[in-house]
Amino acid sequence: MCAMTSTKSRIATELERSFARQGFAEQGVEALRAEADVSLRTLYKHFPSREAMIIGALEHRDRTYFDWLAGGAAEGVDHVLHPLVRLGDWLGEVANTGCLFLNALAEYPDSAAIAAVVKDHKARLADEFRLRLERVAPGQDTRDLAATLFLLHEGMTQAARLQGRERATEAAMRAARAALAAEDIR
Amino acid sequence: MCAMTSTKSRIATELERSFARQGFAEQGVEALRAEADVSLRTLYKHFPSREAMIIGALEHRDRTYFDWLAGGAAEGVDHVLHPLVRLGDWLGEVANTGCLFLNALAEYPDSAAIAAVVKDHKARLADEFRLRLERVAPGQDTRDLAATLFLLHEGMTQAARLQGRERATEAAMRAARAALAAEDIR
DNA sequence: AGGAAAGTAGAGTGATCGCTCTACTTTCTG
DNA sequence: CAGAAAGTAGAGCGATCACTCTACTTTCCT
Repeated sequence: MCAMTSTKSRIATELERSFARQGFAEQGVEALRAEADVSLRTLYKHFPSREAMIIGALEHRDRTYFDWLAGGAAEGVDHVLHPLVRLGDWLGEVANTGCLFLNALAEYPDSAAIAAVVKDHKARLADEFRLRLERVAPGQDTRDLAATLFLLHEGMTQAARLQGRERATEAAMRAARAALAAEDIR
Repeated sequence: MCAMTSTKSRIATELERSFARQGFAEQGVEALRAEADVSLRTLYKHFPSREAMIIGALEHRDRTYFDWLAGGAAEGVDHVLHPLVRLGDWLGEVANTGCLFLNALAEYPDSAAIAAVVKDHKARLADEFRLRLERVAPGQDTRDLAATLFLLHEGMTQAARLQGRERATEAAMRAARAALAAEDIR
């Protein structure tokens, strides 16, 4: 049972990496199988369809990314800005092909299962900014600020592909600081 | 000759709409043919491969979008913010499935031809902000601000899919105004 | 030790894919 | 009006796809 769990998790890791590197469209099941280095039967045992493989990869990235965001720590305003800093580091670590969730949503707009995973992930991500703002400015209405920070997070992911990680990170940080300053959070 | 051009353009319009609505992966050539309401032979005459159809759709959207951005007018700071306003209106007009260019880039990361079209489009879009800033604040170094506005443009497109058009537009406008104010452009 | 569970290798299947081709009709132009 | 150019309809082709199945081996847990 323990072996089963670890095998599934290991396959999910490879699925996530494969999809992140090569996109969803260009990857057939056989290519995914080879990347995960398992038999076709085992692959289908854990992920009974190609769509399940996509969802498995997304769920794995969901865990990976929130774990990553939780790393490190900062105080004061930097506590709010920290997710953007962590995103900047993340973009340096992994192959940057944009947001895996939005890419999946774009490719399979008719899949309710995929849409649900994406919406859930993004909702919790937006909430992350709410929680951090609430800690730094308790009681204050920070909904607009949270929406802005979330938008900067999404924009930074995409802009990094087009203008480079450093440039995008700096732009997002500057905009975030300006938005916080405008609301007297410093 | 005139008929040929208009047929090709009409097909490109339908290709763009199809890809925008259903994504790239779920659309086979036969589905595209049906949408454009032409024979398979004619479709392949104008776009000799599926990749050419994708590129044709992107080029068509490139023209459509820049034409759209050129619409309307504003003065002072609003001249700089205008593309974001126009994007907000655009997102209300078309089916919002994110940025067609970034979606294509995500699905076909190995296609140099697609990557070239995307990079070119985004470079000219980034330049649009530079030009507008140059007009409002002549001589000033506005590279950082342009990068920020471009990032907000990209973020707004994505965030609109997840949090709604109005919310995303307002967040982007607030952030843009704060960034401009921080650089004393008003 | 022994049986269940989980793994491997890889051939096979029907469906679908991108694309070509034949045969014919319509539309524009000199 | 004649010929070229551009269109339609749709069968057919080889390749590839997602997925299944058979036959066998290894690993884990009493």
